[in-house]
Amino acid sequence: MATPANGRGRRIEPGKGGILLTAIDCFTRHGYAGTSIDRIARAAGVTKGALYYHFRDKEQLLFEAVKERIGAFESYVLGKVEPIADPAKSLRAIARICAENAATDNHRRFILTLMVEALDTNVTLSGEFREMLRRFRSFHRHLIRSGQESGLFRNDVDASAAAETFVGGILGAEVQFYQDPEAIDVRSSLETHVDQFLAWLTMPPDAQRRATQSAREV
Amino acid sequence: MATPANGRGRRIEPGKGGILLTAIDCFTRHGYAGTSIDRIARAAGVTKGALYYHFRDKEQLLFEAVKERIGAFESYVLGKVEPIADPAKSLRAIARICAENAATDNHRRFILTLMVEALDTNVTLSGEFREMLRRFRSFHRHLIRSGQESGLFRNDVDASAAAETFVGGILGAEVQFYQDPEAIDVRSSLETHVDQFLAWLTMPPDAQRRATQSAREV
DNA sequence: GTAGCCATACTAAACGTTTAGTATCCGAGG
DNA sequence: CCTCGGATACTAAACGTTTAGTATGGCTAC
Repeated sequence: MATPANGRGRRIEPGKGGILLTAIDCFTRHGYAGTSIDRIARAAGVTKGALYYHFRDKEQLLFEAVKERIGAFESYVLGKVEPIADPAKSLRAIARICAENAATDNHRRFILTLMVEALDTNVTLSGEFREMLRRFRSFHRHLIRSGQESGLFRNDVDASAAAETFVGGILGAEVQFYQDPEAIDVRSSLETHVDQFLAWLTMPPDAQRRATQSAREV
Repeated sequence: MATPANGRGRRIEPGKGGILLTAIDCFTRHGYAGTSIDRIARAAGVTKGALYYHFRDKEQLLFEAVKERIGAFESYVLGKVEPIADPAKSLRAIARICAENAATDNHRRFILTLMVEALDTNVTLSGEFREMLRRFRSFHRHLIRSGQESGLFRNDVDASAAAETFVGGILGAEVQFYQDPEAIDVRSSLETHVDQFLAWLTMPPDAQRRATQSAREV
């Protein structure tokens, strides 16, 4: 073969970029603490020294990997969703992007894994993830609010709360899929999630009260 | 002080049980790979010798911790939900249990953390988590189906798909809360999730088609 | 005294990081 | 055209520390 490949099929790209891609791959699978510098180096087809030539230490490698992934995802979503005028279609587009992303490469699993691990072990990194999630919710909030102002969505729901549940549904579907890809079809699961969410947002305001009030009392 | 306490306030219980509780605490915060045997021992107020007296190795300690947590959560949910007759109230009760659990102790964060970490690093443990999630979804599926049979819920939605989105919403709300407890009120967030879910399940079947079909085409 | 419970003291391996040295390329000077 | 000098991108080996795990000794309750 002309270009060497590592054990999991991805071609080994040389240089700093290749090391970063390999590091993302390793961090996704084994976490930060579970990934040794040696493992990354071996998987990238270089030695440890090459890593320390391009990155100050293991933590900086992690930072650059995280920033790369967050930036790539956000710019991708923005590029795909911004031209869409209909808020409902925008929401569905986001869900589809996440589903596709989860099903093919596992770039979003990288974010989830490192996010959970960083919670108590890396304050600054955890702050990065927190800001990312806040931007994500804010983006949805604006979509929902614009839908409300144009009369597409009902006005008696809080856009912030709605954004929380929508983002939560995406995250939860991903978690379930990563854990059990054979039982969970993340695409159809998220499609149902969007259906349900839009049905709730477009139903007449008085129809819900009748339905849920009965179960509300403790 | 009569009873000694570790740095984070929890009382140090002696013996195997205390070690197990401390281990759960450490694994939750630092993950499995990020937690050393010494750290657990120090936090539990013992030395490594005590750990290796009660547990064969680090992995067995992890297994027992996971089994303990899964078992405790499932039996708690079952005990609380089983006496409830109304499926809608049962669903709300489960969501409230999870919210309370996430907000007070972080026993469910332990499960989430280890679940994500075990995905590619521990096949048998990951299988344990997979079975747990399957049981959880199955439990919801039966609740939903019983609601459909009694005419409470509409019949034109797949109970399995509905269970997926409901469980997903719970998991996603938890993830967002762990990441940003100041911005996310997990209790009200899950309350909205249940409202939305029940509104969707109890709305007239033809009302949704009108609402969502417009955004469905790509 | 003996069995249960744990502390102490250790080993071998793995870890992140540093260092010294090498191969390869590239533009400038003769 | 050749070659010299330096920058770039690494390799190989070593360092000190931390890790999981073990072997052994001792105290306490029965």
